[in-house]
Amino acid sequence: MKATPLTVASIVEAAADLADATGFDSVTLSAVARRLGVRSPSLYSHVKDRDALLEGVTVLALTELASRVSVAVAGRAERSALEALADAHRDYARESPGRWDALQRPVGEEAARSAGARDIVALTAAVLRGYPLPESEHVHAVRFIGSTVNGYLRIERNGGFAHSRPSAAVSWHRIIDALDAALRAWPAPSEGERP
Amino acid sequence: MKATPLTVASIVEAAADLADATGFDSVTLSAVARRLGVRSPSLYSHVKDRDALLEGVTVLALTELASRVSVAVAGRAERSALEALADAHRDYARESPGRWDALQRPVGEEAARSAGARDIVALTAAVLRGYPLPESEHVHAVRFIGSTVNGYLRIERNGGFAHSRPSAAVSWHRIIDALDAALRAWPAPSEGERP
DNA sequence: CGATATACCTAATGCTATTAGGCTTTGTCC
DNA sequence: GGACAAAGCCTAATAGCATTAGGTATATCG
Repeated sequence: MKATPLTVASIVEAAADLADATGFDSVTLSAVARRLGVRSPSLYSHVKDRDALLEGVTVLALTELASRVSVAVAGRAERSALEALADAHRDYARESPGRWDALQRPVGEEAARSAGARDIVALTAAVLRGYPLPESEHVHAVRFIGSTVNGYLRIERNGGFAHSRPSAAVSWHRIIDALDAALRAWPAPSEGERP
Repeated sequence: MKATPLTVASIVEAAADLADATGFDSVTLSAVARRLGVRSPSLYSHVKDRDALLEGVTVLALTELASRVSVAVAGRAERSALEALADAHRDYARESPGRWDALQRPVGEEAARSAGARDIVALTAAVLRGYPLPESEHVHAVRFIGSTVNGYLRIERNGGFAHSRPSAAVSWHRIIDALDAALRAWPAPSEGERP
């Protein structure tokens, strides 16, 4: 009867697909079970609880995003690499809105230690190579880029730009320009700011 | 018997307090009703549904944040104003985590049109006065600042910086420095980027 | 062939949002 | 002052959700 037996991976994938299709908040164990043609208690043999399932979607999204970023920035440097990194994030957020939302939740142990998370940080740091920043400033610059890109996409997604002109699309390039400018003009740390 | 009769304002405030105390997701009509010493169906006379209640908390948070930012940036300019604006956001996020979470949800009509939202945008634009940006670039710069500040605080809050060194506190000042640098070195729009 | 483990199932509990309709208190109009 | 009406709260009921407990069939292994 069972065409495919349930596995953690298939459950997480179904949850991610459901998130993309009907919104992250609609990812309930019931809905995922329905989609898999199974009763919800059956999922508990494979997944600890709902929170663990959502964490699984987060890890999946991190992995997928890392892969896209990796391809995007390969063979590029400086502004071109920065733009590719940002656009990879934006494309992912657009194409997989539910998976993207999974990235915007408190990170658990598993997600924090995941290869995807590590890779994204490493790839962001790699983009900095072309810029005149001392190694000691890389952490801060990575956080800066991450904050701006994520912050922008989140506000755009939440409709924060929808009620004002010009459209968010126009600002996107200006924001990347500004990031590029900030990295070129990266300020020297003052007295109390050195770690 | 009724010390204070139920009002929309008292319900929204109770919801906001509950969000700060036990997390935004724990703001259920049941819990709010309990806190008010009332049965949950009674709330429906004042509030359309749970979503409207949460939207109310968002509007409240926007109002409070606008007020704080307003006080913070008064009498300051340039980097000092920028830092005050960012710190006002950060302080609010710390002191009222639940209310702050209310700011991170899809904005409804009411929140988008609220005075608080408008004020925060206006105050952010005011910070730009000291910087050499043409008026036409202000929209983009406001979005840039908003994205970075919100993005940083969100990642910090979600624990995204918790697993790496140095602590998030150190980066915060570097991020403000970087924002300041970006505004000073604001790039001229290229061909296709002019609205 | 029988024992065991796997992988699903049904049943049950307790939480939530939400709707429908009742009761009690309070103010209002004559 | 008294009848009336409207607030403003209540109880009752439905339906969906997460989660636990325990049953059953199928396939594996000795």
